[in-house]
Formats: sequence, structure tokens, C-alpha cells
Amino acid sequence: MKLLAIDGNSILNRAFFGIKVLTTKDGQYTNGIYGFLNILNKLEADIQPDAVAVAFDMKAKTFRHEMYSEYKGNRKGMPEELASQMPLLKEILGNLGYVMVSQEGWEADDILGTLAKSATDNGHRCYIATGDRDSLQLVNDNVNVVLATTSMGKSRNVLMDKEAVKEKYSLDVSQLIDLKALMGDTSDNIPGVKGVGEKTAVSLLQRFGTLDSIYENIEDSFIKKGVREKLKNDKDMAYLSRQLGTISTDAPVDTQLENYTRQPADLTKAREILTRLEMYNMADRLCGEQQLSFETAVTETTLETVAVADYTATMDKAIVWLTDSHAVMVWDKQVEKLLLEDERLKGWLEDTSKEKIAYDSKTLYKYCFANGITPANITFCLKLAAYIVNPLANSYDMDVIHMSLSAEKAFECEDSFAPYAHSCYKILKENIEKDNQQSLLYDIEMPLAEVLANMEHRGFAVDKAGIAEFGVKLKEQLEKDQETIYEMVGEKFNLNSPKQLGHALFEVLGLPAGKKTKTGYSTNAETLEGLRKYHPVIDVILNYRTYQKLNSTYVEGLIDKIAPDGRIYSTFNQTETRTGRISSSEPNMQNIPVRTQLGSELRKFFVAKEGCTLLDADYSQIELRILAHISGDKVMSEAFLNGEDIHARTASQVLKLPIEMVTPQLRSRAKAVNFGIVYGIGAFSLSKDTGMTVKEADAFIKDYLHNFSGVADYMNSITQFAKENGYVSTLYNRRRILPEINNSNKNVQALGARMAMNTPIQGTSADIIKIAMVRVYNRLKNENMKSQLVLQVHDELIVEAPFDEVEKASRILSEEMQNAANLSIPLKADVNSGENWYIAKG
DNA sequence: TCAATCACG
DNA sequence: ACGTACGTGATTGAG
Repeated sequence: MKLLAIDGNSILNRAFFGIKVLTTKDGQYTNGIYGFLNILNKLEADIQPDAVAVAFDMKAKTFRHEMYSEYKGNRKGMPEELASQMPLLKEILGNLGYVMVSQEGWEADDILGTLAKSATDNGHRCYIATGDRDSLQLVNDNVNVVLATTSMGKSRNVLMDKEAVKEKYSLDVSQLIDLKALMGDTSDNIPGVKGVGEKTAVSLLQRFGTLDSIYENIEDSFIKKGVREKLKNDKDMAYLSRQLGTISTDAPVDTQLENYTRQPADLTKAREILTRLEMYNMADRLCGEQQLSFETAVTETTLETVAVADYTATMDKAIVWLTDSHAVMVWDKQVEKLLLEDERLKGWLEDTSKEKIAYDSKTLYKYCFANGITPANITFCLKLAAYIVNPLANSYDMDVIHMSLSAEKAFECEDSFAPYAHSCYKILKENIEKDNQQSLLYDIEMPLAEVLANMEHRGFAVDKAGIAEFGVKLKEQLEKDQETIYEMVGEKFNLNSPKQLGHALFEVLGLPAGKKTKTGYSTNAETLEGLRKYHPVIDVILNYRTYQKLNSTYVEGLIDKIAPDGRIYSTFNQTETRTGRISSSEPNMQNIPVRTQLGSELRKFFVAKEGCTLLDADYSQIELRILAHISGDKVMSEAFLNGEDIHARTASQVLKLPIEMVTPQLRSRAKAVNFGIVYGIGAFSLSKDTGMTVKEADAFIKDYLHNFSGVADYMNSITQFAKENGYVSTLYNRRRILPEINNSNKNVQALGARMAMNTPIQGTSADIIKIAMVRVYNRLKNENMKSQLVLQVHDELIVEAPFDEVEKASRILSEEMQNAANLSIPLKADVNSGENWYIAKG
């Protein structure tokens, strides 16, 4: 038989620290539980055990992760975020039928040791899962240790058998206890021999075999004088340490393997807890698919017998849900499935007196546009509302929204979709009103859904032949570069594999390696840049990379996405980002190259259709203007109000130079600082960005904050606000909860602080351009113009305008963008035009 | 499926 | 001593 014996505390610990912050919307931390269950799942799949024992310490052990040794807020030594997950985890495991074992006065280690020994004695196999290397001493022919390691943020299970231990430590399993006796273990309060570290200890054991033998041969000339002194001094300590470091195998626990087989489970209860913790996929995985999934609810309760007309006559408020080719309307505990082609549906959607609630209004609008329907009176969108209530969710699928809103009530609902959707609507509406987000939903996001749907429907014209021709040139260059590189390196390899490239550069050519990534050598552009002086091949590789990126992503990738009509139809995601920005995908139209000459050439193939011109309008320094407004910083505000060059002014102010003395290099540094300020600045990154030393960068930042004290005050106060309230907001009440801000890990906390500083700025900017988009769209529409918005790139709007509307549309763009918000600093937008994007960008 | 890389604001 | 700026999406190779 195979026994899987798990060190519950250790694995929970690893899971907790190995996974980034994960909480439910009301702040319960769940990352430890989530990681634990994942690891457990994987272990079971890999090992296929006949029995599973999960051992826990009786009381939370001294917290011994070195990184967090400063943590003092909790007497048990375990951060509260982790401690709170322990009882929940046990409850889940119990309900899943796992047998847990713990014993007063014995650590989980000892219980595992006991189980392992018993298994060995009875001819069973035992796998010990733990994150703690101590357990390696238990390894023998029947016992393996599965080490859960979290290296560089990624968790991995490594199976350790006798050979693996030998490989890793150059010692036999039987010598591990003596190793620890010599070198000690600070995290476990095992003293060892003072001054003897791993190196010395290993070499001693390799020579003499055991601790006893070392002391028997203490005068042997192999032992250096200093080491001999230390060994003699701490002999008692060494033997005490050996005792402390030996895992017991005689804990008074049940060693009958049969008693650790899976017990009857209460899957309903387990599901309930997992649902409460918002782990829906995990619930399905561990507890089986829920009997009543949303899809089945819809089909099973479809009332085929009732004519549509009967309902449309009495409907006053319906919820509209679109599936592939059908609309589903839900109202008053009834579900009906309607064909979209149905004429009566069109009439109903266009009827201004009928109020409609959409699940996904953007898709509904898009569908309507595609079918010649002009929908009216769509007053609420469940998806958008759910996004506003919590922009951190991973999914806004209907069933997920419902569960996250009312997990405890999910099972009290009747067997149909109607109550689900209905209760979602009610709860979302209450939540929106509670936090004063009506305007954000009704005046910004809801109208924007129509704008985005229209942009998706309209698409962006491209010159396919032009792109293809550009691609041919790229590919020619790629082949040349490839050959040159093979020749210079002296062998062939896959240039697109960072791993193989690393091998070629650092092992074949022997270039100085800055070992960096978790999987091997770093070969990114920054690293390569630093290697240019060592070998001419580097330049060719950098060149190859550039061409490869352009060709694969922007030539071949885009060509694949060109529709038969010569246009590209991107999707604009409205419920994707944490800050309120929209994103673009399939293809992403928001990251078309522009920063290099070669890359920006591509934009010449993004064109206006015949008879039209592209208008490109972008905000000037919108994020810094928002920062000046929010912080009220006098100096920065004055600079904007005087129409100064903000970066030059920053340099002049910080360096105490007259503005005409500011060189382009100084201006560029100041510009980097201004960016950095918006992101939550750090000296290290700034130095990397500007070429300053860390010290210079640090001084620059200090001077900056001294000169722009309003900005400094704002950064402090917004961080304080986030710590106290757990969230930050934009000017338009968009809210982002920041679970990171009060995390016990100070790196995570620092990340939370940067998010607190950045989100109100980036988010307000997103709000403002959304307002501008809605206004531009409505004006173009109301003034019966043919010009249409086709793209948004965060601070930039692009309109496709017939020749005779260019002037008017330009004015509309400029006016609506500048007037979208009334801040203490005026907004500035520049409009350019041209036959393609390259020209229109100005 | 994830990590590395690189494109954008 | 450690890690190192905010927000995205696509492609590639490798496990």
C-alpha cells in the first residue's frame, strides 16, 4: 500500500508564501488554502496513494520563516492572514473525508516520522509531503520525501529519494542528522557548532562519516586548528543539537494504515465552504460538478409551450442574456429562450417604453448593431455593475457573479435562472448605491458599452498587402541575421528559445553571465545591451529579436486577424483591468509599435477607408495634470497653468537651474522621474531607467519630493487612507480594494502602497477618457455625422472621418476631450489627421 | 499551462 | 539582506 503523509503546517506555510495575495471580497485570505488544495490535488494525482494522513502541530509552531522573523504582531508567530486560514482548511479537509492527525506535545514532524517508520516496518511505501528539509532524514528504500519548494514565486514538488539526497548534499541520508548537529539551524533554534557552516560540516562528514567518528579523530590533521577548537568548545552543543534534530518515530498516534483511507465525505458542506471562499473551480474539482449549473437551469426550464407574444405584452422589466445565437430573457421567475431573428424580439428591444436589464450590455449592443436593431432603454448591466462593485474578480460569468454575491443563499434558490439573475440585480444595485457609484455606472460605463460595441462593430481598416510586403522584408532580414548568428556562435540552435540562446552565449561563447531568471540565464534586451562590448554577435541578436517580434506579432499575427472586408475587428474589454482602463484583444490594438522608427512604420498600414481620413487626438500629460489636481501641488499646478514644458520645469526646479540651462539629458531624467512618481517611485528602478546610479537617483527623488511637497503629501496621505480603509478611489468613485496594503509581508505592503498611489491617477485618467468617448460618440451621432470612433489607446482617440467632416469632427474631439472633466488644471488635447495612423499621430 | 520576452500607455 | 515602478496582451518554447 501507499501512504501519503502530509505535513499540514509546513505545506500550508509554503502555499501561503508561494502564492500572491488572494482574498475574498470581504477580506478573508484564501491563498494558503487554495495553494494547499492544489498541492494536495497534484500529490494525489502523481502518487495515487491508498491512504492519506494530514498531520498538524497541536499549536501553531514558532514562526520560522527567516524573511518574516521580524513579525511580532501575533504571539503565535504566524501572521494573522495565515492563521485565519487554518481552521477553514481543516474543516474543508474533514468534509472531503481526509483523516487528520495531531497529538499534544508532538510536532507534525514526529507524527510523520512515526507513520513513515510504521509503514516501512510493515512493508508499505510512504511519501512524506512537506516543505521542510528536516524530513529528509526519514528517507529510505520505502520512504520518499516530496519537497514542496517555492522558488521565485513558483511552487514545485520535488521527489527526494536516497539517490537524490546524495546528489544534493553529497552525503548519505544517515548523515543528515549529524550534518545538522554540526551546522545548526537558526530557524529551528538548533545551535550546532558555532562557526561551523555547511561547507565545513559536509567535508568533515565526508571524511569521517559520523559525528562520533569526527570526535574520535578530533586530533586528525585533516581538521584545521581553528575548526578543531570550535568542535571541542561546542561538543555538548553538537550532541544536544543531534538530539534536537532527530525526528521521533514513536509518537502515540494511530499507525494502522487502513484508518487513513478516505472517509465518507460531506461534499455539500465542503462545496459550501469553498463557495464562500470564492473558489468555484476548486469546488467543482473537489466536490464534483454542481447538479444545478446555470446552463442546465436555462435549458431545463425553458418554457417552449408559451408564445413569445404573450410575454412581450406583459413584460415591463426583463433581463437579457445572450448566448451564441440566442437571447435569453428572464423575468419574474420565468425563463424564455428566443431566437434573435424573431421579429418580435427586435420590436421589443427597440421599444423605448420597455426597460431592459442586460447581463452583458456591450455584447447585446454589438449583436443589435450586427442585426440592424437599435436597442433602447437598456438601463442596467449585471456584468458592468459587478465589475464596478469589484474590479478584482477573475471572472464575471453569470454563475460566478451570483455565487460571489450570495454564496450562502445559492442553494435556497428555486430551480431556475430567474431568481439567480434577479437577486444579482437587486444586490448589485444596492451595492452600487451604497458606495455612491451610480454615476460611474449609469453615466460612464453603461453608455460606454454602446460606444465600445460600435467601435468593435466598425473595425479599423488596414492595408493587408502593405503589411504582407513589410513582412517579406522582415523575413529576409531574419534569415540573414540567423545565418550570421549561427556562423558567429559556431553552432545552430533555436534563436527563439531564451534557454538555448543563453547556452550559446554563456557556455559556447563564454560571455560573462549575469545569472538571473528562475530557469536559467537572463537574455533580455537589457542584459544583452550590457554584453554588446564583448562580442559582435550581440548586436545581431538584438536586431533579430526586434525583427522577430515585429514579424510574429505584428505582421503574421495581424494578418491572421484581418477580416475579408479588409478591416480588423478587435475586442475592447470593459471588465478586465484593476484600474478602470479598457483593454484590447484579438488583436490587441493598444500596443502597436511606435517607439522605434522601424516599428512605427507599421502604423502606415492602419488606414482610413476610401473617402475618409483618420483623426488622432491625444491628451497631453493627462496623468500628471490629474496628479497636480488631486494633490493640489502649487509648483506643478503653476507649471501647467503657465503652459510650461513640465519635464523641463521639473528638472529646473529640482536641480535649481534656470530653465534654459536644462539640457536634453536632464530633461529626460526629469521625465523619467515624473513617470516614476506616478507609479510609486523607487530609486533602484529609476536608476535603471535613467542610467543614474542608485545613489543619484535616490537623491533626485528626495529633491523632487522636497520641491513638490504637495505631491509628497498626497503620496503619504493616500497611502495612509488605503491602510485605514483598505481601498482607494478615483475622482469618479471607481474603487479598488487593496488587500496587499495591510499584508504582513513588507514587500507586498510596499506593492500595495504603490498601487494606492497609482490607481487614483491611472483610474481617473481612464474615467475621463471614457467620459470623453461617450460625449464624442453622442455628438457625432446626434449631429448625424458619418464619422465614428474606431480606437482608444488610453489617452488617445482615433476617429475615421469622411473628408467633408474632418474639420467638424476634429473640433468635436478636441472640445469633448478637453471639457470631459473640469479640474483645477485644464486638460489639453491635440488633434492631428492623415491618411494613415503614422501620419495622423502627428 | 507557465515563464520569458517585448510591444503599448 | 532583499527586491526593486503602474496597467495591459501576444508569441514562443518547454514541461
